Amino acid sequence: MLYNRIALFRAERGISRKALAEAVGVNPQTIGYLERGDYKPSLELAMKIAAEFEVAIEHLFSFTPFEPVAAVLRRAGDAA
Amino acid sequence: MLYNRIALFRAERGISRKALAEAVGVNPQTIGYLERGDYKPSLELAMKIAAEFEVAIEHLFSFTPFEPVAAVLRRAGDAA
DNA sequence: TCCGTTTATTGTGTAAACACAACATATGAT
DNA sequence: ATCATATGTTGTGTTTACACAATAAACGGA
Repeated sequence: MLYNRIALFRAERGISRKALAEAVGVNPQTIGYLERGDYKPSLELAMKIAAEFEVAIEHLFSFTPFEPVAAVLRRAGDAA
Repeated sequence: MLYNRIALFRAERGISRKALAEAVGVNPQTIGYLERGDYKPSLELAMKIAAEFEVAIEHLFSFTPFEPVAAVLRRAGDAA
């Protein structure tokens, strides 16, 4: 299993799977498959999605579950 | 074309393709194919190799050619 | 109510990333 | 000279990440 934050970043930016798919040049279903972990992306696609969201690949895909955003916020000392 | 620094890091650590292949769980030929750019790795394999070398994926794979190490050293202000 | 958008699901087809085997070549050590 | 190691090349087979099409369900807006 490969975990990812695609849906998270997509939600934050308010873009649909279709829009993300077009931005990175794949089929909309492919984004869906990735989000539910049905299959693992190529490095190429992973890099394109990371570039689209302007995050490091390591922050987008992980073999261990991602820390909840709430925990990251606390760890970052975010008051707001 | 996808550029990579696999051979570079392998040379620096003095390990063979066979040894790297065993460390990341693939066939030795697969490392060879990757090094010459004959094919592009899966995200999974890319992450394993990056972990093995303890570098970020972005420092290991790139769609644009890598800056020569000499240039990086100068940019880093490395005297030695 | 009807309609557009988003998302899920299922099916079929293809290209490419792998595994594995065999063989050639070069080099370095003994 | 011989042997082990590293690398390159070629070939065959399998798995899976993709493309694409069709359909259904849920939701919000006009």
